[in-house]
Amino acid sequence: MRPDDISEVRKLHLFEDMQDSNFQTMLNAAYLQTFPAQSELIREGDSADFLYVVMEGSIELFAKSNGRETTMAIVRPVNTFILAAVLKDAVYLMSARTVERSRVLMIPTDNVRTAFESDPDFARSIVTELAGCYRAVIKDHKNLKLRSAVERLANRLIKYHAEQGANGVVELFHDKRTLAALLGMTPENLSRAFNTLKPYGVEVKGNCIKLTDLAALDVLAKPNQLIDDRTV
Amino acid sequence: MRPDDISEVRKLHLFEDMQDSNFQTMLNAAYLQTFPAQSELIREGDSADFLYVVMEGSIELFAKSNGRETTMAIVRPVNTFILAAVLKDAVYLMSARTVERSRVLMIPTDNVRTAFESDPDFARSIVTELAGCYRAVIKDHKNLKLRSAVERLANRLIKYHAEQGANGVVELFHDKRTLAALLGMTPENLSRAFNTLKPYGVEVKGNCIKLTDLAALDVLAKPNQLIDDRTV
DNA sequence: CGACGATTTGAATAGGATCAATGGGAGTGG
DNA sequence: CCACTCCCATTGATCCTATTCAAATCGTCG
Repeated sequence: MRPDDISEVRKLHLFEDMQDSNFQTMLNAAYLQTFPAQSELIREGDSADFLYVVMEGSIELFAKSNGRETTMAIVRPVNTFILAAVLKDAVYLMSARTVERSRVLMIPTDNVRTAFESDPDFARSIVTELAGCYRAVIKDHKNLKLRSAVERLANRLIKYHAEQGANGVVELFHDKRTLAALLGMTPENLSRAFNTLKPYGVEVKGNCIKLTDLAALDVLAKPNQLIDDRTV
Repeated sequence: MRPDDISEVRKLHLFEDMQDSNFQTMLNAAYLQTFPAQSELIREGDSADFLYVVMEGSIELFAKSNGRETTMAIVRPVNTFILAAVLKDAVYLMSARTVERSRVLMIPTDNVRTAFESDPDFARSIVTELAGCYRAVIKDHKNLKLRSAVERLANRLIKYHAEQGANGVVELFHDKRTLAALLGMTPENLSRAFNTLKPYGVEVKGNCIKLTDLAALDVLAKPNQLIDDRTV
């Protein structure tokens, strides 16, 4: 890894409390690699060889069973994925592929575990990160079980809108079919859900969406801190 | 807490690697309490004051939003719940109530966090536990998104059957309405799903279920290690 | 321009939810 | 011990949401 890359990685929350020597040791055998769009990085069922950190781009976590496939999450910078598998030294429960060209840090499982053992500050960071991931999935699960498809879409739009500066425009950074899978519906149904939201000020043009009546959308979506707020 | 109780708690995976002094300190202000059925222990949105450990009985974790309610999980001995909220010092994302009369260990959040800081072995146990919880929710999420209601029921029966000794009989330790919510369906639909499974050797009598054709049930359910196997 | 993939639209279907009514224990009180 | 009650579970009928299959449209890229 280049010195520039190393200092960039160093700044991540997960690593910033770590002691220098431990950090150096851990990154010793790590890769920082750029993958083109649609590269498969890991496959569910494989044993966890690396912890992954998304530096740039976006990664789709997905899973299959019995011929069906669904998107579990989209991971954006700067976040880790499949941390739990690494810590338990188990197989991955999800596959991962790049959505777009992405830069990814790969840290060998053994190095992460060793660093965890020898660096209490890192251990605390790991736990915070892992607990955050856990709570994110719980929220996803609540979202899926407690809301209809249209409500899920509305809330997702509101969330993206807030994340992207709340200026009335939302840009989707993945195709609609991926968004559909992420929200637990078919592409056709997503298209119809967008139509349903039209009277609530949702104007779709390609992957750019204008929200012209946030108040109305809010009434429909009924956002809930304990589902939608990622900082909680 | 009584000495008997303390030694019982001591044997739990989560605590067995802990140093004695740390264990004593942590349990200093802990309660071991028995609750009657249908007692609400925690409410989503409240701040995490205690880590809970189910010693006997069973606990339902549930969540509400916008007038709807769903069961997130049933926690059985010996397992913890809402560990992530405790570690992040955040609010609970789920509510909890006893399904039946239950004995529950309650450890104040501060004590858990202090013990985590001062005892590396405990820290490792915590991480293993938390990672296990995370993976359990991921599996639930895959289960919900990748399977139909009937398939979810079939797989749940197979899982319970294996857990309960695989002798052809399964006993449900909660009402069917709770099972329905757990599987993400209505009670009516659960009832119909049981009927659908009748040709596959599923005979329901109250909360006792006979499985007379496991091979056929397996073909329908297509169990998947990466969803159904809790040890993976 | 043409081709391909992604999205949208339409029609039919299936899966699940809702509403309403009935059956069936478990527990209570006479 | 029996009748009553209450709650849970089941069944039936209907409605609604979402999926499926098919076709048309849009956009992008060569």
